[in-house]
Order: sequence, then C-alpha cells, then structure tokens
Amino acid sequence: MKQRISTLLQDILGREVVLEKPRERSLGHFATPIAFSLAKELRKSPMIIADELAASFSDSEEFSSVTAVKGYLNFKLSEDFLSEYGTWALDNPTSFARQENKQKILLEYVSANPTGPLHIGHSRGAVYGNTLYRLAKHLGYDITAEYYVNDAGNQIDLLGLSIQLYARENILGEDVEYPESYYRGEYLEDLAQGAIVKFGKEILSDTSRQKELALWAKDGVMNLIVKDLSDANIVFDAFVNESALYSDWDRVMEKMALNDKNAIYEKEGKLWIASQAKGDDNDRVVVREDGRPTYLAGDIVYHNQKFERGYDHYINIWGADHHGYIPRVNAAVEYLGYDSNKLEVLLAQMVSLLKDGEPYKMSKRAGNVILMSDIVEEIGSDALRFIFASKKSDTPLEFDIEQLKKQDSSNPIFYIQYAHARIKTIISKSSLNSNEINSASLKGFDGNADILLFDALLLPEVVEDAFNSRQVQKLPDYLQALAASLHKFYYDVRIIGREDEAKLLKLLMVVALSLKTGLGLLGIEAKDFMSRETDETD
RNA sequence: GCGCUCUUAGCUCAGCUGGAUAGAGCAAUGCCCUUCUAAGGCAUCGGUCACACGUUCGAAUCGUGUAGGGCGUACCA
Repeated sequence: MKQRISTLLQDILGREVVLEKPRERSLGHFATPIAFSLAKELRKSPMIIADELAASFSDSEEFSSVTAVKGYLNFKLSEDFLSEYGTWALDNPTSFARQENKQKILLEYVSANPTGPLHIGHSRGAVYGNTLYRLAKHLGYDITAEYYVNDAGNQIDLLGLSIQLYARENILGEDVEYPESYYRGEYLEDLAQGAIVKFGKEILSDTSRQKELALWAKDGVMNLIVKDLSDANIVFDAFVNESALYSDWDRVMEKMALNDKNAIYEKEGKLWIASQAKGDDNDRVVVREDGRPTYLAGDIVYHNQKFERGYDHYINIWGADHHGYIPRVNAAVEYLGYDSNKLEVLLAQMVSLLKDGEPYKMSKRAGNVILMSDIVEEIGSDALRFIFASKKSDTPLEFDIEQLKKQDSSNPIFYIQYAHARIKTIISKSSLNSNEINSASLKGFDGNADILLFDALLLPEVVEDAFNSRQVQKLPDYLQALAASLHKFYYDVRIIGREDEAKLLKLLMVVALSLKTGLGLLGIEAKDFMSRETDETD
C-alpha cells in the first residue's frame, strides 16, 4: 500500500518522497514534509509550496483528499481504494502481506555448543533468528536456516570430563574435586545413566575413555537442544558439524594461498592468518603448535563451504560477546576470494535476569543457569517468543523473572490474543453467514471504523520493514497497536444488531486476518477463543 | 589503554535516512459491567531525550568532546 502510494507520488512530484505517519489521524493516512526540503531551492515558504502541491492532486483515484497543513502535505486515501484492498485481502488470505523475492539467503543462528541444554541467553538469538526466518519466508525469500554444531575442540573434551566427574561424585559416591569451569546440571545425570546402559559403569571412571564418552554424549545433548527449540516452534533446515569440516582444511588453505600467498603463514611453529591486513587488530592463530586447529579454523572452513554453496546473502546471528570476532571472519572470507559484504553479522545482546530486583548472574557452567525449557514451561513458548521478539535484539535487555511468570494483562501477548478471540466470538454469535459478510462493502463507515480498516491493512508494510531493517520488534509493536484499536472499537460500537452489521463484521475479519498473520510470523498461533481462568490456584 | 556499543517517564522499552505538541506498556490514582468475554475501555499523574559545544530555518535523531554503564581486546568457544 505504502509502496504504491510512494511510487504514485514520485510520478506526480518527480522526486523521491519520504512518507510518514501524520501527527494526528484526523489529518490523513500519510504525510510528507517535502515542502520543507523544497523551500530552500525554490526560495519560497514551505506553506506556499505545500498549498501548490496539494492543488496538483485534484483528481486522483487513490486519494479522497490532499491537504496542506503548516507546510506538510497530508494524504487521505479514498474509500474505494481501501475497500478494494481489504476485500482482496480477505479473498486471498494466504497472499496477504506476501511478496516475491528471488534472493537466496543462508541464515545461521543459535549454534550453541552441544555441551548442555539451551539457557535463557540462547533463546533470545533463537527467537530473533527464527522470527527473521519466518518474515523472510513470508516475503518470498529462499532462505535456509542452519545450525553450526561445534562438536570438536576443548568444550567437547570438557563435556566428557564433566560427565565423569558428575558420575563419580553422584553415582559412584566418590569424593572428587569439581572445578568451576566444568559443566553442571541435571542433564548430566541422564547422560551418565545412559552411558552406563550403553557402555557399562567402567566408562565413568576410565579417564582414557573420556573422548569416546563425549562423542557419544554430544548427540544426546543435541537432542535436548533440538527439543528445546522445537518446543518454542523453532525448526532448522540443516545442521552442520564442525568435526566433519576438517577433512576439507588443506584444500581451503590452498585456496587462500592461491588468492594471496601471504594469507596464511607460519610463525613460532603455528599457523596464522594475516587478518590484520584486512582490518583486524591482530593476526590470529589458526593451527596451534601441537597441530590442533583453533575455533577460527573451523569457522573458516565452514564459511568457505557456505560461500561455495552459492547464496546471495548470508546472515549470522551471534551473541554480542562475539562481536570482536567479526573482523577475522571477514578477513578469511576475503582471503577465500568472496565479498565479505555479503556476510551480515547480527548481534543478539545479553539478557540479564533480575529476581526481585537483584541481578541474577547467569553462567552456563555453574549449576544455576536458567534453562530455556524451564521458562517455556512456566510462561509458555508464545510469551517467551513475544517478549524477545518485541525488544530490539541489539540492546541489552533486562527483565525480572517474576514479571515473566505473570499471566495477566501486563503480558501483552494476552492482549493481542484477546483481540483476535473477541472478533471470532462476535462472528460466531452473529446470525449472518459468511456469504452475507463477504459480499458487504467496506465503504461508508462512520466513527472510527475507517481508521481501523486502514490500520489493519498496514501489515504488509510492517512485515517488509521489520525484515529489511532487521528490526523484528516492529511487528509486535504494530500488533499491539492494532489490538488496542480493536479493543477500543469493540467498546465503542456494539456490532450485533446494527443495520450495517455485515460490513462491520467484514471489517473485523480484515483485522483478524492481520492479527493472525502477524502472530503467525512471530511463531504464535492466534486463538479463536480464550477462556478466562477464574480462581487461580498457585 | 584501545575498539565496539549504550544512556529517553518511577520501571521495561519504542521513536533515530533531521521535521507538526517526544510515545507505549507496566506501576500509581480515579471512573465505566441490566451491553457481542472487564484478559477490556476512559481519564489523571509522570520528561532540562546523561551533560556540553557545534552543524541547521529546525536536533532525542547528525558531528565533536565529557561523564557513567555493558561487551570485546585468547593459541576458549
């Protein structure tokens, strides 16, 4: 809608136009401050320019009025335009807010180490990434969601060791020293018990079999992670194992050397990548003195593989504590002969939890982590998704765990769900059938109904803007505002029994479509009915 | 020290390609159920947009500086 208006204005005014929301709804649907920017070159006052411009829109199908107020140009869309659009949306519900985009995108996110279940910090990036994924799909992009499994390196050794220590302490009853850096948590119990069934008790105390134990256990941990994710409606298209990449290492190094013979060099018995020459602070070690590759080595091979698979654009979602890592990966991508501008790294900032106003320090390796699965169980996946999707991902977020547990109006997801359920209830209570509703027109509203219609039809712009700007929170913000409009309308107008009942119901159906589509993009299912819980037993 | 980033209402956050009176939710206070679910609506309260200077007809938005917070500055991932 906005797109169409915008190009229309460009045709008439002959230049790019910034469209914004007017200060007040009564002024119009769209506004532009273009007269101000023209004022200087035309050497005329903005007021006069705006008046002149307004006059040039005298006969246009799309607008019912174009007015100049204090230098702003305000546009009011015509009833025909809005009615046609709303009817089209109801007739083509699955096409509403959809687009065609040819671009192929590879999205990598979560990629948490397979050393324990996901915690609350991971879930932010997970929700953010999955919401982007859903938006992209809806907009027609060919997008693939991928999880990079770091199943090699120190943390895997540590997993094996941690299981053994846990088992020796809690199952075999030994007195062991359990250093801070080792993993803890209930899941170790299940892994240890599983290991006994699979390998026998001996493996729990045989230090030479740690690796074997770990390699077996990581699959179990991945199952936990996959379940945590799917409980929050997050599903991946592919998993790539770090361990499977190293066979490609020699070829990738040759590839870099072919592009730039100084890309990789040897010093002090180690292999380094000359990332400083590509904007990093220092050069980085990729293979240690003992021949073990560093984490970066895996990422280099992985990114080479990504680019060889040939996408138009690559998006990585990383925790904010990895931001210093971006230059070295970019350096590697360039040494591999690819355009690092195609690689976009989005950072999901830290989540800090408060409990009754006190900071709640999270550490994955301490036992006191807040598990994603616990939160999903307590407040539901819908509320979790909504909370993370409604905050800008690149600013640190702080919230009180007690607030999260509330299931009342302070939880905006209920507010939106309730709006949708109210519409469904009215429609089911009306004596009109769907034919009578669908054949009504969306014209000739009084009161605020036309504003509600316009609001509901804004979804396509919001979806597009939310994805393009990677500002996912614009969608929940919009849905909340739309729900507010609906609730107000519901209060003001008693629909059943009015003579224009059919067209009002049709209007509500457009609102419901917008809410349902929007919620779906957030991975939340719209409810047709909500039963109020009376007495809460806690 | 250096790099990145943040600072907007009591709290959590929007707004930032410069534009009309800086917004929402929560909290607080007061109203509205003989009315399609009150999980709702209405109203009130609440702000020197961290501070200073600069650019501009115009700055929460852009630039510089200051203060304070977070993260990074690994041959950990």
